[in-house]
Amino acid sequence: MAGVTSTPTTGQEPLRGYAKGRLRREEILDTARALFGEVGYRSASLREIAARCGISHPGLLHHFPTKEALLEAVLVRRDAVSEERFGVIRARGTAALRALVEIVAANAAEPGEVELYCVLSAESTAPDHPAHRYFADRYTATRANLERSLREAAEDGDLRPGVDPAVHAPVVVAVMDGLQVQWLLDRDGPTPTDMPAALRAHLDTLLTHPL
Amino acid sequence: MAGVTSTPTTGQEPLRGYAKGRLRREEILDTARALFGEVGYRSASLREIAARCGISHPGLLHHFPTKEALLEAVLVRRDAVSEERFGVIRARGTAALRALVEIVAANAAEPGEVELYCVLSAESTAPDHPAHRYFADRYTATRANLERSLREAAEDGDLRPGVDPAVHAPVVVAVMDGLQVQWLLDRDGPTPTDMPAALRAHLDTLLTHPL
DNA sequence: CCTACCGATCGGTAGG
DNA sequence: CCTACCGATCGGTAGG
Repeated sequence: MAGVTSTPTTGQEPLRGYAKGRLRREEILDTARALFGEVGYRSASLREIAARCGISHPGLLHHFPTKEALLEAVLVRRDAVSEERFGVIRARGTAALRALVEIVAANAAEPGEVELYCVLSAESTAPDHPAHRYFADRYTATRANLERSLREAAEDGDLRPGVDPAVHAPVVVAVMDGLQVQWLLDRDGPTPTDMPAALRAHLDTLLTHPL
Repeated sequence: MAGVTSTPTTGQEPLRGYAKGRLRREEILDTARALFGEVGYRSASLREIAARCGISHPGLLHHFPTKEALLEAVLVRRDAVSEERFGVIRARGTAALRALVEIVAANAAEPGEVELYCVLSAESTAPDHPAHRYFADRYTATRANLERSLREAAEDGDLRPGVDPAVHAPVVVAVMDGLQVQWLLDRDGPTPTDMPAALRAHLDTLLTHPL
């Protein structure tokens, strides 16, 4: 009879072969991202991640051969998701800056993303950290993107005179990073840091007219 | 005869009693601060700190009963040193902002201080971290100080119209924090982040005339 | 300050 | 995917 098999089901037919493996990998990546964000890469244990997924830690190592491989997969997927979500926006000048504020507003709704980035970037300042290169390269790229947006704003006459894109691009990046630390520390308090509002106020000081 | 005792000396007479203990404590605090800055509190081991001091780890625990007590002592001393070095400056308005730029310039010469602050503040965003309260309180106080300086600048007519001290105080704090991350990541590269220059440029965008 | 030890936990492997 | 295990390391204690 249909539904009667030699192995019990839990309301859903078990996924076969690759599909099941892919789902499990996704579950592990989600869980690893969360724990890396909570306690950092070094202090996170494979056993804890595995337990949260309901498997043993050698079971986890079947999907990702080493802890470093797991970290790399988390970072790669982070980039893939960001690219998919925001890469479409190829806005120019102040429009790109407006998009930036929206990204920050979206991040405030997803603390896991902010925790991961904030905790790992600080941890990875150690030269021998496995994510050191990743973050060093990423900051270089982010600064370059922002410098371009500021230059375009200057061309459009939207930048206040005396504002040097090369000098202020790192400052804008710093504002975003620094606000995240403050928000993570006081987000459960009475007056959490308003990240998008603060970033917008900062950008407005660079522009000839408000965003 | 003078100099001939039952215990050998190493060119210096061994310190007696409290003096020796105080020196050892200072050495442990210096070493702990360095390792906490390198790998964070959680990943730093008492054995590694003790080894760098040339003692066993139970020897270290004789001076600081637990790992948390060691962390607290490191943070307390950090505050004491900061207070001693900069607490004297009770400058007003733009003079306080100028002092801030000088503090950042001094920090760039002492990477250990920056590492400790940067790594521990990110690690302590976890609600159950032993330094969580410390950093949450410290950010609140820093923001309040900066807001006051900005308000004074406004009273003196040095603040650009439309710049709200309550909004921009957290932004200035964010700039200092964020620049530290970037500097720690690229300080050994070809073009390290110029923290004091960037901070000064940022402050100048808030003021009616350059610092 | 030491040696010696405790139970717990770590990343990774063996073998199935 | 599992159990069982490896050597290494953790914070802290016992006892001196």
